[in-house]
Amino acid sequence: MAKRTRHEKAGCPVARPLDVIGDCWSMLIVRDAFDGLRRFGEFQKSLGLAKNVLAARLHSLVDYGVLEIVPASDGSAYHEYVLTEKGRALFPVLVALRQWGERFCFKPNERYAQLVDRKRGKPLRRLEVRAQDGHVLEPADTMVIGRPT
Amino acid sequence: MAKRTRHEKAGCPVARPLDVIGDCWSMLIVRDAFDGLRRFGEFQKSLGLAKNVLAARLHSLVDYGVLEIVPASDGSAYHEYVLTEKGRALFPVLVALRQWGERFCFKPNERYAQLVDRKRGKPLRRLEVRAQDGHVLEPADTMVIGRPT
DNA sequence: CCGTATCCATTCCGATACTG
DNA sequence: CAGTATCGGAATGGATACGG
Repeated sequence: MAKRTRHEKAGCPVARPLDVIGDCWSMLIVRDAFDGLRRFGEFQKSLGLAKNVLAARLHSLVDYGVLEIVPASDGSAYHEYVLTEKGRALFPVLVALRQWGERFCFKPNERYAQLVDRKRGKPLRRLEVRAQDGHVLEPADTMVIGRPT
Repeated sequence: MAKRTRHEKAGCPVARPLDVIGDCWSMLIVRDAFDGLRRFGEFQKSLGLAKNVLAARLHSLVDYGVLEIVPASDGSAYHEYVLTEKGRALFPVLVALRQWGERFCFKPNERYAQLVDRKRGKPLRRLEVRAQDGHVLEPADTMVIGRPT
C-alpha cells in the first residue's frame, strides 16, 4: 500500500510518458543532452544536484531508452550519455515546455536563455497544433476518442 | 536541508514550468480539464487518486494560475475548476507529450485514447519545430544563447 | 574524474475517518 | 458531493564518505 502510482498500464498516451520524464530532473537532463552535454560531471555541474540522484536518473533514462551509454569520445576510460532516437524525439516536448515557460514563467523584463535557429540566430516560431489538412486547431476543436476501459 | 529543489529562480524557461507541472498528477489534471472535466469528483473518479492529494494539486494549480475556481454551472453550492488562459496555453505541451507517448510508450497493437480533429475525426498532424521563416528545424539546427549566469 | 553506498530530512501519496 | 484532517509508508533528494 501507499506505493507511488505508475502509469505504465494507463491507456492514455499522456500518462505513460510521465513515468519516464515526469519528475524534476529528467527533463533537465534531456535538455542538457540536447545542448551537447555527455559526461557525468558535466551534467552534475550544470544541474547542481547530488551525484547519487544524478546517477539514478541517468540509469532510469537509459532503462527507458531515452539515453544510451557510449564509450568516451576522448579515449578516456569512462563512458558518455547520449540521446537515442527516442530521446531526440522529445525535442518538440522540450520546445513546447520552453515556449510556455517563456510566456508565463518570466516577468516582462526578465532575461532567459533562448533557443534560436542556429543559422540565423533568431528565435523559433511558436508551435502550433494542426489538423492533417494543416488547419490550426484550438483545444475546443479537438476531442478524445477510443479511450480504453 | 534536503529540501526539494525548486527551479523558480533558474534562468531557463524549461526549468521553471517543472515546478508547476513537473509531477505525476498535475499534467493529468490539466489533460482532464481539457477534456471538459470541472468538478472535484469528476477528477477524482477519472484519476483514482486520494482526495487530499487531489485537493493539494488543484490548489497548487490554482495558485500557479493554471486553473481558476468558478461558481458551479448547475447552480449547486460547490464550485468548479476551469483552465485559465495560462492553462489553455499548455495545449501544445500536452499534444507534444501525447504524440511522443503514442510513438514510444505503446506496443504496435496496443490501443490508446486518441486525440482527433473534432470536425473530421482524424488524428492530428505531428508537431514540428520551425524557424521563423517556416523551415522545419532538427535539434542540431538550434542552439541556446544568452544563458544568464 | 566517475561513480557507488550510506544516512537522514523532507516530501509525496494512499487510505481512511470525519464535517458540512 | 465536496472537501479537510490525520496517519503511516514509500520515495525523493541532499550531503558526504568512499572505492575505481
